[in-house]
Amino acid sequence: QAEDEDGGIMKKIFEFIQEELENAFEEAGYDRGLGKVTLSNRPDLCEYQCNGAMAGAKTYRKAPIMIANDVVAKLQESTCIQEAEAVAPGFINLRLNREFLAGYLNEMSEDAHLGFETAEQPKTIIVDYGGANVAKPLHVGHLRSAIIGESIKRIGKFAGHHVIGDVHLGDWGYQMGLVITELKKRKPELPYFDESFEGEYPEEAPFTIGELEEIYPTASAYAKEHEDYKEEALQATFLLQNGHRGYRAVWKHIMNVSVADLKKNYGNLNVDFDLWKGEADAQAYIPDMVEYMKREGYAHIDNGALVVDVKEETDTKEIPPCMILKSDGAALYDTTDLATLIEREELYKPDEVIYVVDKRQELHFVQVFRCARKTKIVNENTDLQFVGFGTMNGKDGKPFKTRDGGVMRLENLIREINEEMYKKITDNRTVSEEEARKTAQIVGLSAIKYGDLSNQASKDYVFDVDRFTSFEGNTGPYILYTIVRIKSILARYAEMEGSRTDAKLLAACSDSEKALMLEASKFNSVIENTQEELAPHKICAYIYDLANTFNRFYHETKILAEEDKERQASFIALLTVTKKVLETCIDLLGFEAPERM
RNA sequence: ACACCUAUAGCUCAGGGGAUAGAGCACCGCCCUCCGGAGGCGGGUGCGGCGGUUCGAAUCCGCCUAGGUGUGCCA
Repeated sequence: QAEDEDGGIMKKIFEFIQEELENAFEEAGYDRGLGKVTLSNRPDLCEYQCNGAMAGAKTYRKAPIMIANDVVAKLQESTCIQEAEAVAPGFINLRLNREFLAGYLNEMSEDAHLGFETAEQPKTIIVDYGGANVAKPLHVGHLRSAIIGESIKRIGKFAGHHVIGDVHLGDWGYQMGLVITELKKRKPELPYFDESFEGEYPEEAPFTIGELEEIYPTASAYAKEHEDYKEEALQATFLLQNGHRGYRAVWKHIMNVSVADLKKNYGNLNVDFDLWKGEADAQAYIPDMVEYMKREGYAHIDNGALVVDVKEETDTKEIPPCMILKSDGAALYDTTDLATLIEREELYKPDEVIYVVDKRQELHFVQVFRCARKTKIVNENTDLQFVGFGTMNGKDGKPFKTRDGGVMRLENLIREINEEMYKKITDNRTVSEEEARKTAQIVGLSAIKYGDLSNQASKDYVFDVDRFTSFEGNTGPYILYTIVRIKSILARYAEMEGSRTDAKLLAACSDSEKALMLEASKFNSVIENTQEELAPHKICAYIYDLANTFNRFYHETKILAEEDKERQASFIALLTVTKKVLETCIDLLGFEAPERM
C-alpha cells in the first residue's frame, strides 16, 4: 500500500495525506495546489493540517470556511484520513487512520532505510573540515568542524551519496618554518641542518609529539619578539616550499608525528576521514593554475599582487578581489583553496564540495567560490557549499577558555567530560570499574556531540558541562537512556517469549501509542529535511520529541505484563521500530548507545 | 566608516506566513515507586523598539537600538 509501482520506494506519510487533499480540492472544483499539508501546530486538535482554504479564499471570492467544508465533504472515503474537520476561519484539521498508520509503520520496520528514499543518482560529495594545523594540538576550536562535518558526512552517506571526508590539514605554512627554525636552534648538530649532508636521514623523528607541541608555541612567541628569528623562520618556510632536502625530511617527521596524534584524537571523537590531504598536496597545482589564470586573462596585477576580480553588480558592499599571488610572489590561502579545487576536480570530480569551517571565514569562501566559477576551475553545476559554524563559548558567553585563560585542549575537554560521566555512573549503581569507564566514554561523547549538534550550526553556543552531561532534558545522555531502556525491555521480552521477528503493529491502539507511531513515522521526512538544509540539529529536535513521546507511552503502558499476546507483540514491534529510528538517528549524529548505563 | 550575522521565558535553546509561540533547566505542587523514578501530570513569566506588506507576522520588508563578526598581500 505504501509502495510505488516501481516498488520499494516509500512515500512520506504526509505525501499520502497531501495527495488525498489535493484530489479533494480538485474534486471540489479548486486548484489542487492548495492541498498542501503540514504537521499540525495544534496537536491537541489534530495531527496534520491543511491551510489551503484560507489561501484560496481570495481567488475564489469565497469564505475560507466554505471552501474547507467543500473539501472536507470530498474526504469522507479516505484510506489514510480517519477524520477531517473544517474549523473557523478555514483550517482543515486531519487525523490519521490507525490502520493506515500501523501499516505504514510495519512497512517502515522492514525497510533498510526505515522508509527513507535514498538518492536515485548518487552524487560525489567532498566534505572539507577546513584544516586543523599540523604541529599544534587540537583544541576546542577544532571540535565543531569535526562534529558537524562528521554528521554531515554520515547523513550524506545514509542518503546514498558517495561522500569523501577530507581533514585538509594546514601543513604548509609559516608554522612549519617556525618549527624548523626552533629545532635548528636547539639541535644544530642534526643532519637536516648540515647542508653538505648527503646520506640517508634518520627514520626516527628528532622529537616526540609532546615536544613538538611545545616547540611551536615557543617559536611562535619568540618570533613575535625577535625580528631576525622571524626572518629566519620565513626563510625556512621558503626553503621548505622550494624543496630544501633537509627541511623536507623534517617536515615529513612533523607530519608523521602529528598525524598519528591527530588520528588518535579524532578517533576518540568517533570522527574519521577518508582523506588526510593538506595544503601541501595542492602546491603542485599552483604554478599551472597561475599560468592559466594569467593566460586566460582572468588575473591581473594590482598593487603588485596578482588578483582576480570577483565583484558582482548586485553586491551591497565591496568584495575585495581574490588574491592569487602576493607582491613578493608567494601563494596565499586563496591560492591554496583554489588549487585544491583543481586537484579535487582532477581526482574525484565532485558534484558538491561542502566546507565546514568557522563562519568568520565566509568572505574568504565567497571570494574563492566566485573565483573558481569565473575561472571555470569548477563547472557551473558543481555545488560549492559553505557551512559556517559559530563560536563555542563558555558559561560567561565568551569564547571557551581554560580556568587560567588558556586555550582548552580537546583531549582535556574530553577527559573532563568523561570524568564527570564516570562520577554520575558510579554514583547511581555499582558496576565494574572497566564497564563504568567504557560507558562513561560512550555517554560522554554523546554529551559533547549532542550538546553541539542540538544547536543551529551557524550560531554561537554555550558549552555547559553540567547541562550537557545531565541525564535530564534535551541532552545526549537522555536520548541514550531512552534507548537503553527500550533495549532492556526487549531483552526481557526475548527471555520470556523468545525472540520473534514476525511481530506486527496492530491498528487498535491507545492515544499515547498512536502518538508514538505518528512520531516514528516522521523519520524519513525529518532526514530529508536535515539533508537538504545540512542541519543536523533537526535530527536532535526530532529524537528528543520521539524520546519524550516514547516515555509518555511507556509510562502508561504495561508492556511485559500485557496478557493479550498479539497486542503485546504489537507493543514490541513498536518498541523495535522506535529503537531502530533512535539508533539510526544517533548514528547520523556520530555517536552510539551502550548496552547498559 | 561600510557590510553581514544575532536579538524569543530568570538561564540555555527550538519554532522562519496560520489557531492559544514551544522545550529543558531553575522554582512550586501532585502521581507512581510497576517492564530501569535518570520518569509522568499540572502551575508563572516571553517574540529588543517603531512603522509597513498580508485575511493573518515571532516569521517577510524598512528604519532604529544593542551585541557579535568581517572588510587584498596571516590562515
